[in-house]
Amino acid sequence: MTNYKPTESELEILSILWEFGPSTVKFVNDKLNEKKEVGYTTTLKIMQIMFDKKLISREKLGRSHIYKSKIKKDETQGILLEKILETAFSGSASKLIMQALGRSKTSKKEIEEIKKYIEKIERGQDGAQ
Amino acid sequence: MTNYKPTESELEILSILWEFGPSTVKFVNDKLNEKKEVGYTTTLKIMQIMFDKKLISREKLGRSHIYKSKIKKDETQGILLEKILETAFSGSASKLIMQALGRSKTSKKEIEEIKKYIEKIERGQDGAQ
DNA sequence: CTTAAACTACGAAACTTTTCGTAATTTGAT
DNA sequence: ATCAAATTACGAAAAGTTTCGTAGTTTAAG
Repeated sequence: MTNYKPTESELEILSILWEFGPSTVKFVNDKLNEKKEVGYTTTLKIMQIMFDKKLISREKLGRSHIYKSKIKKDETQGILLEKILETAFSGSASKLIMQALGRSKTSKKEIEEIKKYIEKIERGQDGAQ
Repeated sequence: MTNYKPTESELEILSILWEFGPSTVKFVNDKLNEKKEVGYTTTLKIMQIMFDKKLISREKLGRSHIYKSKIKKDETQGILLEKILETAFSGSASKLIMQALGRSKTSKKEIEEIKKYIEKIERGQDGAQ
């Protein structure tokens, strides 16, 4: 189950759980609806499927369930990046990174963070070759 | 039609067209089969669908067609990154970049490229390429 | 000109994911 | 204890994507 790539809808739900922590279906559905219209039972159904797939766990509270992500944000991000890296960037991380740098309005602060991170990599164990 | 996010299969085909230039179905199918088994008519069908969607154009040569991507690699990469950025990285490009740097065995040469690119951005004009 | 091989066209099945309606259940409030 | 509102359960339709078989067309080669 590690290495599972969530579907689009699943990912949207996971994002909310990652950002806001354990939540009810109602809360998740409200959040989703800030971006686009989604029916309540649609969200419920997908969360039930995710529960069956063990992507999320739940706990009963009052008459509702509180759902919680069982998979880690970092791992999932990694899986998604890996996938996109292979299929769209022929495995070249630098191309991906430059695309990301180029197209986003990355703030100076963010760029500083990235530079620091690179320095850290260069000092420590460096990459292949 | 700009901002179209290709399906998984479509993307695999586009990658081949981007890498090798205009190609026949046979060529594309052979390339695909280097990674996983795919039937010839499956590839054909998907390319026909892509043609209908105007993702690719074609030209008759002998008894076959030569297909060519109509959408740009950079743009498509951008669309895919944008999507993943929104859904998995809550819009933070720096987080995405650090994840990418962190998890890949990025070579020194690649890191140098990235550093140069960052310096270029810092000097002034951002915007890609 | 004939024909076998190479290709294309295309419907339909098989899957996967999302959406939705309806019924059943639970519980907080009276 | 009752019941309306909140919530869950779940089947099935709808939508999207991939796979495949078969039939039809085209053309290179004799």
